[in-house]
Amino acid sequence: MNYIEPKTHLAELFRQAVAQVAPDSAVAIELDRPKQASHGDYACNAAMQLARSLKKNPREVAGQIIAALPASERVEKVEIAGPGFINVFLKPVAKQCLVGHVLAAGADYGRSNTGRGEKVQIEFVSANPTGPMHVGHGRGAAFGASLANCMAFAGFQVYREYYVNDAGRQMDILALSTWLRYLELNGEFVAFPGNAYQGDYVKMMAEGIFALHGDRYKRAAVDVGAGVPAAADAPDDHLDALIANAKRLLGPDYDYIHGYALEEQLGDGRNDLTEFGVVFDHWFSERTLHDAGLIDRAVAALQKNGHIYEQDGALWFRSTAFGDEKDRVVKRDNGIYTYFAADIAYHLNKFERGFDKVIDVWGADHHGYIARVKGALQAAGADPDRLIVALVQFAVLWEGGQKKSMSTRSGQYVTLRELRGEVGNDACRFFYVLRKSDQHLDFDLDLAKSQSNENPVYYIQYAHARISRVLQAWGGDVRDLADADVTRLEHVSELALLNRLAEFPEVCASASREMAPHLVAYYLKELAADLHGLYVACQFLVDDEALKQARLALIHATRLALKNGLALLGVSAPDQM
RNA sequence: GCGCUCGUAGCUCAGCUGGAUAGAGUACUCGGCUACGAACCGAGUGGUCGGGAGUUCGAAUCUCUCCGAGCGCACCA
Repeated sequence: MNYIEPKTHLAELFRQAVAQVAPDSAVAIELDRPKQASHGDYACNAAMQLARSLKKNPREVAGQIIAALPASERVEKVEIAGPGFINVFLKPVAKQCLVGHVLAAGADYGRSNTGRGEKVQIEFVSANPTGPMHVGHGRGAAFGASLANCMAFAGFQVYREYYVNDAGRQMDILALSTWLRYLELNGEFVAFPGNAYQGDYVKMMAEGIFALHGDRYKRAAVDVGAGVPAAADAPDDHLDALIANAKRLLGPDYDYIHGYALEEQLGDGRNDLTEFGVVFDHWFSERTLHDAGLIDRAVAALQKNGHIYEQDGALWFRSTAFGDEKDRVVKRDNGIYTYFAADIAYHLNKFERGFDKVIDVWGADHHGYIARVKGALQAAGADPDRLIVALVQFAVLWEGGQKKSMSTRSGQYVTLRELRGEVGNDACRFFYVLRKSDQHLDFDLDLAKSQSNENPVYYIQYAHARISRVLQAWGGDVRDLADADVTRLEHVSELALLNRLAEFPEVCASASREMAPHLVAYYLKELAADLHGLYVACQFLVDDEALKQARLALIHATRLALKNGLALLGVSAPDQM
């Protein structure tokens, strides 16, 4: 028998039956998988939904629907239960034939076309290139990458992008920090500001420049500190004055320092993410927005629609007209565009590039920013509903019962690289997506590091490895398993595994639709549990040749689903551990 | 003060668009390897789904309200 997804098949049967019983009704046919096996394989609640409009008892309506249900060779029996559920029991063969389907689909098992080829851009991480990635960025990276994989698997055309904030004040602060450290190497000591970047990586960049160019960028400390207000009174003014002096004293050389620091940090982040299995189709430079005049154009578009006014020498966007609590500055009184203005231009540019849907993965602290950006898009004549913001809550690292706090500026943080080194990429990727994104994540270092049965990622990988070992011990060609007589799969553990296996495509589609890759992680734990259960209940390498083939075909199919699912999460599927 | 997110077993968390007796891991108490890897499996203990009200055949899920937690309310990015 050819495999047909039972849900699709049954939904069609019910649709025909309901059309007879209640021709005018427009209820959507819903089929659930009951939690209890005694409630059958699928349950339909249509009778209860129709009872009111038909003014009949739900159980009576259920009886009529069942009577009108077309016959199917895949259905064992149908019964009325509880307040009016219609429970459907499938014939075993309708489940067993799934095995052949999975083996034929291979790496594509679980793939769907719910995305219909829609072009989606997912922008994620987008951390300022002012220091190493830390564990906070890791969650956005793991989430974004897994979401992108899930959506691609669900039939979307996915484009992964990283927005590089290479134009703002933070980059100037990094350039200044690097230069001050460089001056120290040259014997010129300027008090290092407390609000500059403190990390050792800044010193390493300074040493790098010194090794390449000696004292070429050396300037006298007295000149660097000339006319700078005291740090204690006005730390920000102090920093800005130092930056201004640096630009003046270095002239064109400032661009070199700035560019060096940018390239170093960007390269470091790219390597880090690549090792983490997180790759992008494009790294979009904020600077190019300025250089290409796209910000001028975006602001002009707002202005043309009458949403810009001038006050106190600055240009303001009337975002209160779009639900924001306060109007926002887009161009400061010093003539420099705000980050917000660049972001408007960036998002308009995303739409101009032809994406049907644009997803931003942001840290939860940016939630207040959503209304502003959407308002600006609307004001500029774009459809704000095409922008979807996925907020990811913070990850908090725990070790030995202690919370580890972090701050980029002070240089006190656990880097993503350190975390990966300690717990490994697989456990890291898995733990990051194990919670739904709007839930705070307690990242338990001790648990992630434990190479024991307590660690869920090993539980799943072990299931995969176990299957591989059995197939190795068997020694045959897995391609021959496609011909196995799957009707021999009758054991309760085998049927349970078949049911679970059949859910995989739905899970993948849900993970994409709800932007919830954690659904895949939870599913894989259950799939692994069913496999382990079967492993203990039944022996695979038995003397009965037909039964052996059938069981091997089943676990081979299971291994494919495990591998496909783990791949969505960026976790490896080892053949031995 | 206003806004966003959250509150489920001792702990960490799932629970899909409202469905039947609310689940898993962990911890605790028992039990299972001369079979393909015990990094595994099985059984038990453990709940006023933060409190209250509403919507309906039916609510952990939707609405309102109160309590509590995190985050945000810049001419920063």
